Amino acid sequence: MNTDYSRAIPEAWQHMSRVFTALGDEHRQRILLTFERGERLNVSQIVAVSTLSRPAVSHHLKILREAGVLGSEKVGKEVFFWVNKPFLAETFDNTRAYLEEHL
Amino acid sequence: MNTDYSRAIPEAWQHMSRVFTALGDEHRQRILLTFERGERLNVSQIVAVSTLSRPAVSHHLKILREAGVLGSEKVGKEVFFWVNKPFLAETFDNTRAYLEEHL
DNA sequence: ACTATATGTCTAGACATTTCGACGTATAGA
DNA sequence: TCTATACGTCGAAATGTCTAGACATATAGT
Repeated sequence: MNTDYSRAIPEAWQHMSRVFTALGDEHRQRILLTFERGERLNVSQIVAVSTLSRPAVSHHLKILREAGVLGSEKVGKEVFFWVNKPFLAETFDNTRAYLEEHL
Repeated sequence: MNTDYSRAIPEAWQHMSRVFTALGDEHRQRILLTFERGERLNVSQIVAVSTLSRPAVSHHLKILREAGVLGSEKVGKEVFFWVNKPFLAETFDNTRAYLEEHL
């Protein structure tokens, strides 16, 4: 039984924590699943297929970006988003490895 | 761009959704990390190392159990919990595979 | 400089989650 | 049956999250 609550949570778990929070919402899951392989979408495109208002979509995109799930780049007037696949893959792999090793 | 919002979300994602929600909370992460390899803990033990009240811990344990993250069994007066490692491993693997295949 | 387009931010209200005390249930032992 | 222990549940209050309108910023074209 590990009673040391003050110890630093493993880095893989810190990443995973934000990913869990970011993807624990159905709207954000749908946004993620809107992307097809290697695709880049701007905000208007995502709003168009969403049932939410633009500010709400912007809010969710911010959470996904800050969690590292999505990357973004501004090109002219538009901001393009894409799935940060290497980050997601690494985070899942790290969590999987931590599970095997400690739990 | 996938615009089909009505289609069924893949089963691996449905599992993962609940796991994300369940583990997207710091208290629940700490509860999970309290367990050591193969360990079974009763509610009182978990409450003892938590900063939360028993009803609050009970609430979080219920969410973790319903998400499949923890298993539980009543033995006499006590209810023991343990980490459902095979389920977690499978869920992470499925999500990892979905990521590679579709995103 | 002016206008239109694309996006982000702020704020208030709506909504959902979390928390804990109080109460109820179940089991074991005297 | 009575008492003590271990849990779960209910309900109200506190807290947190989400949403959308209004406003602000930034870019491109005229």
